[in-house]
Amino acid sequence: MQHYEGVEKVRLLVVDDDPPIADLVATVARYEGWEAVTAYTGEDALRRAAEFHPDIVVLDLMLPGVDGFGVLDRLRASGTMVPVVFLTARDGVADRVAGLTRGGDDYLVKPFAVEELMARLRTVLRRSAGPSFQRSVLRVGDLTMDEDTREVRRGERLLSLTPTEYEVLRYLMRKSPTVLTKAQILDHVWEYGFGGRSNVVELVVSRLRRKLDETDEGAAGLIHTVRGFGYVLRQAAE
Amino acid sequence: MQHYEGVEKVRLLVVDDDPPIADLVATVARYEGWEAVTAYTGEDALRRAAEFHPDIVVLDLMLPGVDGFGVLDRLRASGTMVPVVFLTARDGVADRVAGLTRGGDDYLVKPFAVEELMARLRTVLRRSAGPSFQRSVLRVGDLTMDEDTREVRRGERLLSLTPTEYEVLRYLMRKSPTVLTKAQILDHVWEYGFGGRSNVVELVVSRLRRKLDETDEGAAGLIHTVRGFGYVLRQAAE
DNA sequence: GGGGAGCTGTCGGGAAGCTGTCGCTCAACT
DNA sequence: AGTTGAGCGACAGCTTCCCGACAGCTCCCC
Repeated sequence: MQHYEGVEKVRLLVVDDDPPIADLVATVARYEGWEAVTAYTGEDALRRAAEFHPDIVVLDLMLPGVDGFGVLDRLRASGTMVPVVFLTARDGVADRVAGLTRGGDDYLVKPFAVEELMARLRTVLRRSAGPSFQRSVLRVGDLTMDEDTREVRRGERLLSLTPTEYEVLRYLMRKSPTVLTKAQILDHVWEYGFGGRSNVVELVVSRLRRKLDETDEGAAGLIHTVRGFGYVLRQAAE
Repeated sequence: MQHYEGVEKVRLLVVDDDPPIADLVATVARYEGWEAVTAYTGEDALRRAAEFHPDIVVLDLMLPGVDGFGVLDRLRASGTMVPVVFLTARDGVADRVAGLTRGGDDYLVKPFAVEELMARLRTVLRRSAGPSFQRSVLRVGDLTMDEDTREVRRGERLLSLTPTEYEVLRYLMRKSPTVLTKAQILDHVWEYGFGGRSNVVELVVSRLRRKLDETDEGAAGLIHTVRGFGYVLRQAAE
């Protein structure tokens, strides 16, 4: 892999002793077109890293046998500089992790939201790709989102979004002009295991719409409802 | 199998403890030209997966003995990356599944409509075929349907279809220029077990015709009636 | 460590849109 | 001309969507 948007597939190694979680991450990554391999133990992780040569690693810290730090040490000892994104339970070893997140690495607290994990992975890859990396800016019509500064603009007007609104909008923008079901949005933007099968998505969309269309009176709504199916973000028409 | 539209047949394993359901799915798949094998228990599923090497698996979660998750874990433990689409009863383990498997949106609630299941399977296959997958657009004459954006156009004109109309039209387009009976349409588009012994299909077709032919006065009707048999979607003539 | 501000999700009412039933009319084939 | 299948208007019940109001929570500042 040279450029993660390029021809080559990103190669991801997921290490987590909870198979459903590892599989979840791998599945999502493949959905993005990446190549993903899982390992459920520290030993296995080292073995697979050696033969698979991943471009990036997702590493749970709580592993039976050799723990996450051990895996990291041995990876580094073998000379690889592959960037690592850590997973850790809330109130776990968060402090120690924080110290490790220099040099392109990052970490995430469980349970995480799939979209957030993928966003972090993309950022880390972009950074590690070299100094030549450019900003990641999403654009749909006159709506822009700078993923580095988290600035979102409708034309010139700067919007102030809450974290949830930001995530939902990012997902809509990233997938535009594909129609997404509420279930897809829920599953990608909210933490896995989120119980609320309620109308949260509707609500956030409703709030987003209000912010997006604030001034521009009857003007172009950007988020369209596809009744009985879901939502799309796209310019005009219909 | 390399490309699911290619020469090789797709190999499908269906796992459901309710034989009629499993057979239903297998039959439809074979009708599509796929190779399909069924299993009614978790143990059987693992055995068959090992020897059959499916390209995709449909897996009911409520199995006697080893349940769906168990099957998945063991499949993964044996190193296979085969994509899985889950089936689950409504309000059953739906939440857990949603959280853990829907990274790629691969589950369906029973009772489902056969066409919807097949559509998901195609999507998953298309996706897992690599990052180079392109949009899936159906075309018959000047009628086009984009399955990602759900945009349906007659020439330039954008149609606005309800979910049922959309499904019926998709089925007609996919099978065009084959003649389909009302029973076939009913069986594919409506959930299995649908009671309505009525003229729903006629009605939906009627509504579809009106939308398809809206402006183009006496122009080419696309949906033709084959009296005493069923309907076909095709360009003009006859 | 107390108070405040903003964020998130729940509840529920009301509006809009979708779906299937009924039954009459119309068209096609014999 | 009779018979049978298809078309379709009208309607009622149901589902889906939207959004105001509110309460719990977290995080920050003093």
